[in-house]
Amino acid sequence: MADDLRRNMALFPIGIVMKLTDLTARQIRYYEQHELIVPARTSGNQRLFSFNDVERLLEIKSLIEKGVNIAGIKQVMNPVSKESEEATVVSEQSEVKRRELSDTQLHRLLKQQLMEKRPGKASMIQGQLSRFYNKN
DNA sequence: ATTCTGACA
DNA sequence: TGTCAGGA
Repeated sequence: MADDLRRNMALFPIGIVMKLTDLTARQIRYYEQHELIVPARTSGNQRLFSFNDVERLLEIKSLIEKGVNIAGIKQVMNPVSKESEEATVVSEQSEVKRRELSDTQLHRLLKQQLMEKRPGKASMIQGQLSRFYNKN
């Protein structure tokens, strides 16, 4: 359990994260603007990512590929409370619950989006149901 | 050599 | 999202 201490320590610069996640610096910075990730900064204002940040980015990437946009991801993903170090204090159970909840929320969100889908207006979810079922 | 922010022919 | 500028 002193594990996430390591998972949360800021280690790599954006360049490495780009290779690790196959995301562009543009995307990574964009997701940060939308508070999907909160990487640490060096004294020189350079971003430093932790393993947790990379994991989140991979999750985000996965959702993006499923056709979920930022708005949808914000609702499905656990907001980065305090500094990811906070989540470190919660029990392993709540960790599991959060995942289950996320899935439920995704399902609800998808249904919700499909319903209120009005012509002309861009929907939050662009993918179809099929995409949702063969997830991960 | 890398990364950062802001902006858009 | 890509990409270029101008600075650190």
